[in-house]
This record gives sequence, structure tokens and C-alpha cells, in this order.
Amino acid sequence: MLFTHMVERQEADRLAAILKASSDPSRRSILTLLAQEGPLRITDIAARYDISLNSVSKHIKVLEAAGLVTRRTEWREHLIEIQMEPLSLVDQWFNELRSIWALRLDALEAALKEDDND
Amino acid sequence: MLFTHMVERQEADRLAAILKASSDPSRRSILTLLAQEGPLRITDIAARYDISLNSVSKHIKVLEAAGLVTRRTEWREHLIEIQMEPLSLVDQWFNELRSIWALRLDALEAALKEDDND
DNA sequence: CCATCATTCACCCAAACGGTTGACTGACTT
DNA sequence: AAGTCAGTCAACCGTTTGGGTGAATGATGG
Repeated sequence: MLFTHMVERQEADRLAAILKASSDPSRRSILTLLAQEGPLRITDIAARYDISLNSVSKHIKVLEAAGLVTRRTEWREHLIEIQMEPLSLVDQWFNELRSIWALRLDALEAALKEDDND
Repeated sequence: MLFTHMVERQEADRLAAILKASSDPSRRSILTLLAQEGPLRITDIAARYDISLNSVSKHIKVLEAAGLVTRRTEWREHLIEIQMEPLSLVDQWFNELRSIWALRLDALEAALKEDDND
């Protein structure tokens, strides 16, 4: 059905964004930092690393696009907060993979048992 | 302790490899294919896509380096099999993140309760 | 009125990436 | 002896990516 495909496509894109965003070590480090310290300004985050403020700003935008982070802008100060929810989409993909794999094994086992009866 | 750090470093590198490997759509698709069809030759995999055999061969090498796939070489035929175990390392990282985050919230809550008593 | 501050924007650069093509290897088929 | 087959290696191309610099913005504080 068309609608289902659209939803699936959307989810696939979201998954892609999440995985790509978390595939970079700097961004993973920023996520950890945000998890332990709570919401931080971009400047505060940049202060922890020896990369430029600009670079951090770009990383935040990538994380934001993936939904891994949200931004609360209070005039010139942007408070960045980690968002855990998107991780579940990755969990979901893993579980799908695992169940597809298990399904095939089950079928294989059944086929073997069938062979026994011959 | 030095030894612990070495182990952690190793694990971090492995996590990085796994996330980067699964951040590409073609590679994710290949993984799904392998999950549902079982071990396949590189040629068989390539036949499913309109990218060259060479390109698939490279993707397989990336997946192999991440441990997401193993190779059983029977002379010129290379049987590629999906490996689920590495996914648990990503699960593990997610859970660490979530627990770090929860820990901070707990501390925050405790501090608020403390304030109430003033 | 001028400086400061937090952030983004517009470029620039080098490295990495996904993909291609072409040559090579080594056994099996004809 | 020649050709096919499965896969790798090496070189190349265009695009993306992570990083950097410098300027712009726009309210706030001297």
C-alpha cells in the first residue's frame, strides 16, 4: 500500500540520519557529554574540545537533524539537550534484523525435520 | 588502570567501526539480504543490486572489518555470512548513554528534594 | 556610540568515501 | 591451449565530510 511505503521510507531516512550522526566520534562524545551534564550552550560544549566553536555548531546541526538533540533558543543562547527517543529506532532495526535471521533459521530447522520423515 | 583503558579504547574502536559500517544504506541493505537469505557468495549479492561486483566486494570488506559479517572461503567462492553479535555492542553503548542520563536526573531530583527541606 | 557575546553563514581545504574500470590470479571446462 | 569464473588489487573520479577562518547579526553594557 502506498501510504505504508511512504511511512517506511520516512522511517528509513530517519534511521539513516541517526546512524550517520552517531557514526562520528566527536558527535558520540558530545552526546555523552550532554547525557552527563544536561543541557549545555554550544559555547560550553566547544570549551570541552579543542575543535572550533564553528565545528561544534555544525555537529550540533547534524545531531539536531537526526533528532538526537533539541535546541531551546533563549535569545542568543542556544540550550542543547540530548534526546534519547531516536535511539529506539536503531534498536528497532536491530530487532527486525535479528527476527528476520531467526525466521530463516526456523524455516531451515523445519525443513530438516521434514527430511527426517522421508 | 592502564589495562582497562586499553580494553575501553579497543571497544570504542570496535563500536566506531560497527556504527560507520552500518551508516551506509547499501551496506544495511546487504545485511538485511544476508539475514533473510543466509550465507551468500559475493557474486550473488552483487546480482541483487545495480552496483558493480567490485563495489560490493569493498562493502563486504568494511562489514567484515566491523565483524558484522564473516567469510568462509572455499577456493574461489567466498561465502559471506551475517554476524549478529556486534550489534550488542551498539545496544551496550545506548544503554550506557541512557543510564548516564538517568543518573543525572536522579541526582537532580535528589537535589530538589533537598531544597524542599530547607 | 563602541565593544562584547553567542551563534550562524559563506568559503576554503584536505581527507575519506562510494563508485567505476581494467588488469591479475588460478583452477575448471572445452 | 584457450576461455570462463570469482574475487581482489590498484588507480581514478566526483561528492561528502570534518575541520578551519573571517565576516555578519543583533541585543546588551560601558
